[in-house]
Amino acid sequence: METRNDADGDISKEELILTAAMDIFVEKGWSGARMQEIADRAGINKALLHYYFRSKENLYDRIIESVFGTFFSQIETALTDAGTFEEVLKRFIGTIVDTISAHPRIPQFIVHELAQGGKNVRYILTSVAGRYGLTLPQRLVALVAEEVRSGRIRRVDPPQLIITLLGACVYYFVAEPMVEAIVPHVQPDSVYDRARFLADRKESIFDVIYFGLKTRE
Amino acid sequence: METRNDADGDISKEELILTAAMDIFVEKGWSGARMQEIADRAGINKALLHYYFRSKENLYDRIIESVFGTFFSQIETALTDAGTFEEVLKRFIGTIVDTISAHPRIPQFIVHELAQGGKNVRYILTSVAGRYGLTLPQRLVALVAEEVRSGRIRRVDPPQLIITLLGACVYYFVAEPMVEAIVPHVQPDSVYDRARFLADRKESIFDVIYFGLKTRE
DNA sequence: GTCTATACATCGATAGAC
DNA sequence: GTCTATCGATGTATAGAC
Repeated sequence: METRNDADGDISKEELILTAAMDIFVEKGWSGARMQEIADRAGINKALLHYYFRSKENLYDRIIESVFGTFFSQIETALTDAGTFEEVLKRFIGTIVDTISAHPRIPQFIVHELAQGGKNVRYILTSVAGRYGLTLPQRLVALVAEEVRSGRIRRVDPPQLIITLLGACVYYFVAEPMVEAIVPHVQPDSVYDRARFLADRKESIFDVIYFGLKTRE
Repeated sequence: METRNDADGDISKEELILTAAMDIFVEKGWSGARMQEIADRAGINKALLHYYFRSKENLYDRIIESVFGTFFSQIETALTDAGTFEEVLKRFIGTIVDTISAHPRIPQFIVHELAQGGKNVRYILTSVAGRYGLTLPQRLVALVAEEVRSGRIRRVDPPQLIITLLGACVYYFVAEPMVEAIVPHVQPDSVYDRARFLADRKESIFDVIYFGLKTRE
């Protein structure tokens, strides 16, 4: 079977390897990942793995690039700052929650790999983040600042607000395995329950951040 | 030099190893940690390391127990639910932010190790969490529920609120290396700046959660 | 391109002298 | 208790047949 990168029915072996490698690397990290396991999952053997990508390091770099890319671009493209501030806020929460909940292990993976200073990880991230990434948080900070200035929302520190907001959206999904371990949970298994929980989560975040806890007098 | 576990001037070699091992394990995780590196940092050699703790697994278990223990107990003991709701909320935010900022890698470490299903990690965690741990979040949920019932705060879903609150407190410190990598930051290097930032962070979290964004009409 | 067999490196662990 | 030297297992990478 020959390599086919062009778009047609079945997937090329390269694609197969890449998805397998992505799963393993994201789950186990650089040092925990085993070439054998990647080969197994891709349904080939180690030798062929090295035939396609010369080394583990090589393969890893491709994965890093891809993971960072899809992750940030997914968030970036789903977001616009059109509409009222309430709408933008709701859309932002929705996008972040959905993206993270679809790839709950990615943030943790990124942080872990960065902590190890892993060679070019840092370089790749900055490069990728430059392509998509960091324009949006900056736009959001500006947007919040504008809302504060016009008096449509209370006087808050925009960067601090964005941090709080991101934390509220991201944290739960990252910490899920921990919560799950401590309180062997009524994990929402059915698709319906999961969707319900996500909807509740989004609504609750917006509600608290926008209206706060204090009763209006 | 003999082993001295009793409390006096210099630290026993066992202590030395344990702190070295803690640093390495927390930074690199189980599979990334190298016995050689631990020995180096402790200022001894591999053989002696194996003399004190028979195997890597053995040493790791000790570390897990210790890390989980100090982490949870530190939070638990610093927290009481005395005073008004506002006071409890402020104290909670303060304790979480301080503890996490003092050990920013611990949450990430716990989550990472759990994700790998690492043998007895899950077991140790539940055991430790039982000793200190999970009583507080439960008490907090109950407290919030009571405040809602009495109408002193708005009608919010207590568990969802606690998740949001925790995320707002924890997330930033976990994600710091990522933020740092993307925006080579004006990292607050001086102790003063750091303290200032922590104070701002706490105040901002309380402010947003308690009062929200919407202007009072 | 795909396989089996094997070389080569790393790392955890032990033997044995002091 | 502490060291040097070395074993054995595991994991990455390559050689070579098909």
